[in-house]
Amino acid sequence: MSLRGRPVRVKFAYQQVADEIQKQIFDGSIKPGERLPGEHELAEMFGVTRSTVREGLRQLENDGLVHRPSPRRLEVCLPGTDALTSRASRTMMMMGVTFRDLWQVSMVTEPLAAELAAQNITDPEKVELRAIHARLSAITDDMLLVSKIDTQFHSFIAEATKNRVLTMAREPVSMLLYRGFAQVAPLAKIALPRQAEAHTHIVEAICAHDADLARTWMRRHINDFWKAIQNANLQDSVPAELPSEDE
Amino acid sequence: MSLRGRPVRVKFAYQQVADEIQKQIFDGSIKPGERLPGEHELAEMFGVTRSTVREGLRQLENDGLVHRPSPRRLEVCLPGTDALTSRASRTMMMMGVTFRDLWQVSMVTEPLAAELAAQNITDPEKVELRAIHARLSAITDDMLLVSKIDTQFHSFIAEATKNRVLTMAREPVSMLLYRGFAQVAPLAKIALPRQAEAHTHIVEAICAHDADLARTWMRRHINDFWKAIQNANLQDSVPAELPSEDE
DNA sequence: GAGTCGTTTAGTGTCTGACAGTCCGACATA
DNA sequence: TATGTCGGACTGTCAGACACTAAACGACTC
Repeated sequence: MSLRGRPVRVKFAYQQVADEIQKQIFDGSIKPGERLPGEHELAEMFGVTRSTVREGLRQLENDGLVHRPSPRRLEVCLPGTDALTSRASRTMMMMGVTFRDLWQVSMVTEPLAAELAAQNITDPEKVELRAIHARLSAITDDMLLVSKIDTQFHSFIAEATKNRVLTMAREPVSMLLYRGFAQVAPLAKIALPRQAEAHTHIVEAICAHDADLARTWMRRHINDFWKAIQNANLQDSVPAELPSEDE
Repeated sequence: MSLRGRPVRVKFAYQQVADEIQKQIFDGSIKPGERLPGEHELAEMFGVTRSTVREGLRQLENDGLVHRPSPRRLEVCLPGTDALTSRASRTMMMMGVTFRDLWQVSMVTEPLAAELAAQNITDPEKVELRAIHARLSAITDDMLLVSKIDTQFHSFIAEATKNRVLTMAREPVSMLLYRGFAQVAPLAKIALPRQAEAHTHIVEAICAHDADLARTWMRRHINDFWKAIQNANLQDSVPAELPSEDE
């Protein structure tokens, strides 16, 4: 016979506190933006010490369920994607993903993004998309800035799809590719006109709600990027940390 | 003139502790699997109190960089994807993603997975894939179990691609779709033979390293699933929490 | 020697209590 | 209305303590 033994998980006090608060956030007892009571009060409510509450809060903070604009303010907030993307890309980096891996995925997500964006973009978004494109076109020398705005360009298209799943799935990939772009950029100055052309076509196709065309051009665009990576012989290398993270 | 004021960010002690340990993990000073000194010792090393160290450790624990099999053992570990996927799917759920969103993404990720799996699957993996398929085929009544094994089936294919980016990107999506599957399953019993057929073709194509065929069948398979969702009129609804999370 | 069984002990989880620095909100002032 | 001042509340950090448990250790059997 087989004895089914589920691991008895001991519930530590700080865990219970975190779970309880989390539950109240999920079921709507506490609404996003609302302030939480002070640690002292929380401690009294849960019948534990402030230290215990603190450890629980720290966990919620890491989960992105509460936010501390200043040490004094502790407010509930729905978890954004920021924390997730940075963690995801960090994990990918540590797992040793290669540019090839990133490219293979981008090769399907980016065209999809373009396609869906063409279907769902709003008029105000069109204006902004064109603005980003214009800003990108204006740069001719600072390749690092080019890669930065380019990443922004793609992210904006993804957001225009209104598909959060796609947004979340591609964001970490995009972040890592950005680093790759920054690495190959100096070598790829020659490809700039070609990139600009692709971008123009993508923007126009999306704004014209031509999903097929948008997808096609995006596909081409990503492929170009891949060729640049290959020229730099980076296919199987791992994205590196960027030197600085200043604005 | 423009006065540039970057927000002064105070580095709290527990943050510094966490950062320092994290840095030592990243640069390889501490290797995965190794044990960390006790809290008391760490406190002495960093010149802070145990409480402070604790808060820092809690953060690393949440990040998945250290692991506590029991309260006594504190060991370094490379962050797995488990914590990320559960967090990601939770976030998606709270953002109110619909089955349509999930399907749109799966429609590109799953065929890609099949394609790459066909290229990269190893012989031992073929055996296991067939085993999962057989296990799935044997079930005829328990639709909930079907959806569970089906999820496993797809995840296994994704792992066979050896592309960690794809694995990580699709896992949360798969998790949420699983819930959807569990919801429509009772209604979709009729579609079971069709699903079995698709699975068979997918398995054979992958094992024969026929990437195109694998992609095609996977595409068809996902489309079938979408039709089931439509029949249940769930396209724009949000995946619900499953009743229980036993074994 | 390998495996089993107590015993010891180090280390965690939690608590009490405290203090300095700081931020918030309100009040007063112009 | 906008600015200066002030008290109070609250956080981050500290020191020290205690119960309880799991890991390490040694004793004991085969």
